Amino acid sequence: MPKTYGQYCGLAKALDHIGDRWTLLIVRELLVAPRRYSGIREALPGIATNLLADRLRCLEGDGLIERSTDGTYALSDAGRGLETPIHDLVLWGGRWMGERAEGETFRPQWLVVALQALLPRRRPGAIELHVDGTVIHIDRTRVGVGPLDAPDAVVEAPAERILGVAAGRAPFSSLTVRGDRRIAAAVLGS
Amino acid sequence: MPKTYGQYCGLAKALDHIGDRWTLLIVRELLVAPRRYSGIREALPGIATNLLADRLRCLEGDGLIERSTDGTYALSDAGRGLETPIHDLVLWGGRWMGERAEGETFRPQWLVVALQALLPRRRPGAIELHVDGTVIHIDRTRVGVGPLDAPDAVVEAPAERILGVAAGRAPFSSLTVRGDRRIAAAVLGS
DNA sequence: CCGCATCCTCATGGATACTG
DNA sequence: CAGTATCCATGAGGATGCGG
Repeated sequence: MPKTYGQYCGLAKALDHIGDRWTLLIVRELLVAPRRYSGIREALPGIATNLLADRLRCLEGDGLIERSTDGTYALSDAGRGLETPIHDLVLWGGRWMGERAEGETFRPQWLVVALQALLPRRRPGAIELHVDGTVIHIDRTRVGVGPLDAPDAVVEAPAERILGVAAGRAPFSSLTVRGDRRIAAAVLGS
Repeated sequence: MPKTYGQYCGLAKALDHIGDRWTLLIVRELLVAPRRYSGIREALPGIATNLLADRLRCLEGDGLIERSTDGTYALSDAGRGLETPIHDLVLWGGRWMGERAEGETFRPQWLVVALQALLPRRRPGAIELHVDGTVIHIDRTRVGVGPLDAPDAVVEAPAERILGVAAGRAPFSSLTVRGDRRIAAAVLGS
């Protein structure tokens, strides 16, 4: 809980609740799937354990996340309302997403969030992305971690290549594709 | 400049640049109009002068704002890209915008930002809002501070009443209207 | 192990005073 | 007016400990 700005303004109110360091990154993690303390911690290298505990407590106290009996944290409806602002910030932050820098950490679920922000909701086919040994699926309605039963195509590339193509900053031909290239291009290239 | 999260993720990159305390509120001020140091400071009660100077320096160094020769700060194109995320956060933060609390500060330009986020872009008429002695205009294409030449209606009410109506949480009848009530309702009530 | 709480150190933020 | 300098309070970051 930071010090409140004391302003009668929606932005200030929002920042009063999610403006603290790490908080929005925790929400990002839970946007992909419910997770436990250890799972969140693993995704946020450098966070102090007391900070993570404190942020989770604040988020729960504000009604933005809920903790089930088995210890997993999940977004509440109010918390899920942050999906739109987060997607917009992901896109805006894309201007600094060039080559992945040395030592910069990366988790496949971040690619899931970025693709959810980048791709249109209705997609003409289902493809699998293989990135750093992790499988991400994109089907007609959702993007998530894990394989598909019968993908139209399988795309293999590092995260920055996939993001570059999806953002229209790199040619589709820079990807390695098995299966239906047309569908893969339509899904990723629009 | 805060310590970077060191994550290859658009959200983390965004927060590396606008995640510091006060930073997004400074951008909010410049979203309404270019402003000078003293004007920004006046809108942010409680900010330390060194912090404001530091934030402005960082924002300028990141290319998000530009400072002209006369000392006014204005958003760059990159900085204006924050309009969408900020509008989203304004709307999301609206859940904590009930009655204005005692001692909570308020500036009319925040209402401008909130109405830009709340109202549809095409509006069926032009109205003036009078709130706390300040005049805000809403015409067919824009919302801003200042009067109109020939408003279809003039609405007088405290900020929370206007926000409540625009957000659909309060009845239009709670507003004081002079002039064309139908147009005022259509502009504010949709 | 997992889920924290505690302790310590140091960077950052906040308030005030002061200056080109 | 537009900041800088200073000092103190607070929060972040890292290591460790500890109960379930």
